Amino acid sequence: MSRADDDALAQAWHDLMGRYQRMMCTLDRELEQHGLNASEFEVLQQLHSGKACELPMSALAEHAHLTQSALSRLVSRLEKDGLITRKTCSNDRRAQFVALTDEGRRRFREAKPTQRQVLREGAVDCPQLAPAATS
Amino acid sequence: MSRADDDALAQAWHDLMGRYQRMMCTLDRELEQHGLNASEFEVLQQLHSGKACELPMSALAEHAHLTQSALSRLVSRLEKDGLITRKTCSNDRRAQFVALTDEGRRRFREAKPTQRQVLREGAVDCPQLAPAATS
DNA sequence: TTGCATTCAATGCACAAGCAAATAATGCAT
DNA sequence: ATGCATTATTTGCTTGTGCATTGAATGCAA
Repeated sequence: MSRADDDALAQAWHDLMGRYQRMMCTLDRELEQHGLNASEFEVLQQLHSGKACELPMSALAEHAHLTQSALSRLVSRLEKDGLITRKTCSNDRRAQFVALTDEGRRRFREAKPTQRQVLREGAVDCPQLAPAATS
Repeated sequence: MSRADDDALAQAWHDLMGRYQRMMCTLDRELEQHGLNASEFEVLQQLHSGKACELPMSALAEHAHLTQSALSRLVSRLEKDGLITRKTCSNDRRAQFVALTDEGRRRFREAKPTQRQVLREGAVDCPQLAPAATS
């Protein structure tokens, strides 16, 4: 791969950084009115969409693109807010099961349209998201 | 736009988050051996590639996808590290001109192959970057 | 000139993140 | 049963970020 290709790749990465940061920032700012940030929303979404309304931390970690320590604290925050509950697994007492509370479900449903709208607006100048949006 | 499209968009965004975070994380980890993080690298790159080796903060801010305050601190860090110098503009003493030092130029050249390699490796499973990479 | 709105940058503050170490529960080998 | 490596999660610590505020320099109007 040539240096020119490398530079093009660097440019593409640079652009992606910009679009991502802008989107993430907008998302955080808009979701704030629901008392959530983008990562917290993703976790609630995972819990909400799952057939099982109850997931182990490990499953959430995989989904949230966070380190396990960041996820642990995120879950603590949501728990303190009353949006989810932690329950120690009876089979393996190291593991924790996380479940949405009614309030959590309510909050997610409330925030979802906001998130979707930000995505739609942002997707306009974000080719990375366009393909999926135009399907 | 239908709810199904919205959900597809949300999925695309979710995937993008994952790829971005992974790439960013790897980049930060690998660049650490050069005493830089991804944002700092981007700023050095901007200074290095510019014809003028001297840019106002405002120009850097535009490029770095950071808030002005984050950029201010980033520049402070690089200055403390001796990679750049700040110089008050003589025409408008509010503005600061930032320039690479020799050490900064050296450091950037040293870090660049590392960054490019991470990008190449990451681009493999990151369709967002592929188009530019295959041009 | 004086006053005032504007602009550029720096700073106080709070917070979320990563890394590394600690804690705790398991499972397995002896 | 005992010791030990492994796995799941939490916690201490440091750092980079955003937002809001402040400080400083500028330009313009009266």
